[in-house]
Amino acid sequence: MLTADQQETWFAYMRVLLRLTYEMNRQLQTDSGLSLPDFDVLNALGDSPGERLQLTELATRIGWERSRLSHHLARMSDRGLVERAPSTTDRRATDAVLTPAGRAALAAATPPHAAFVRTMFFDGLDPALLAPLRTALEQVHEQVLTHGTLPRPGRPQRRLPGLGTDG
Amino acid sequence: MLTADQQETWFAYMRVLLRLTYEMNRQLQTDSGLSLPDFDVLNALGDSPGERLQLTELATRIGWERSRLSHHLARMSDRGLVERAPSTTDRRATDAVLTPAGRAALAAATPPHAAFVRTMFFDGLDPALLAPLRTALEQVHEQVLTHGTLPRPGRPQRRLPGLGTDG
DNA sequence: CGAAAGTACATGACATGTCACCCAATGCGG
DNA sequence: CCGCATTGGGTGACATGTCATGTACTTTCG
Repeated sequence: MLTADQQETWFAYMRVLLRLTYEMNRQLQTDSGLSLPDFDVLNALGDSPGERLQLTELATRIGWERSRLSHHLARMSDRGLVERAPSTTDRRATDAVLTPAGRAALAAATPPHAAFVRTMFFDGLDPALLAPLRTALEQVHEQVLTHGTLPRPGRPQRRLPGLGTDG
Repeated sequence: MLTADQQETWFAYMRVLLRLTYEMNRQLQTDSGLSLPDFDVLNALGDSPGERLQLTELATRIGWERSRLSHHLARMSDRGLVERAPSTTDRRATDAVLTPAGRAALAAATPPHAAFVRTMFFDGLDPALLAPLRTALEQVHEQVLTHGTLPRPGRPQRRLPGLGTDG
């Protein structure tokens, strides 16, 4: 099903994934008192206009089930990192919003995390491989978006018949 | 801390990681009734001589805490996928061993999973990028092994003073 | 041999994630 | 406006993961 080269590449990906995820968790927990999931949420919000996102959009972006997000936001909200606010556009919907404390936690966590990423990821990487790596990852990302079960983030995905370029 | 190029590459990695992990979970669960953690364990055992590994070695290989592995093996053992057997070399130690049912589950799960990997990962990837991608991942893996907190898998790590090439 | 320190796992309490199911708002048909 | 399918979230029971701690075995050193 896979060529030998593909298999080796896949195994390399899995090895990196398993180890690096473990180490990231540890680094964030130790340096900043945040779990990796916490950080994923804070980052997604911090990168968004107004530091707020509707729950479904946020969940899609970070690849979570909505119920998981719901539970997790409840816990983060207890810790004062985020707030829930009713959406202004859809009265069913809820937005997650960064609180000042959340913004501060994100700002404090980012530098040590960036240092970690440099040490663990980029310092061992031949600079000539940076561009191909990035392109490869972007191609894979596009592939996952196209063939995956989650909706594509960032646009409403209205499914208007006859519209769009995907047909 | 990171160059713009590094940042984009890192974000691409995280996006792929989040989405792909989600989709892998789904695929395995749906097609084979296994969770991704189940599959990680089965794979590691299947790749090992005698389809058995000492717990600490197994945990290190897949980037888990030992207690997590202990709990998880208890559950997998209840389902008949693995067995615990006392190690032959160290009476403190326990080996995890694949049962026939575990071997069968692994064998059954592998083809659909390989198909999934091809579809989600390799089919969208420019073949010219395969080799650089693999090399890049291997370099990162090496980096994580060198600078991470987990011991390097595959050798006992005896820490004999004056031995070894690590300086 | 025997005490002390280190290593390999197990376990129980608790944190987190998943699944099935709930209700409220929307939107579309009459 | 009403009825009903759809969508956005929340919730409780249960599966899974983490942390602190306990017990058994091994090693070291006298």
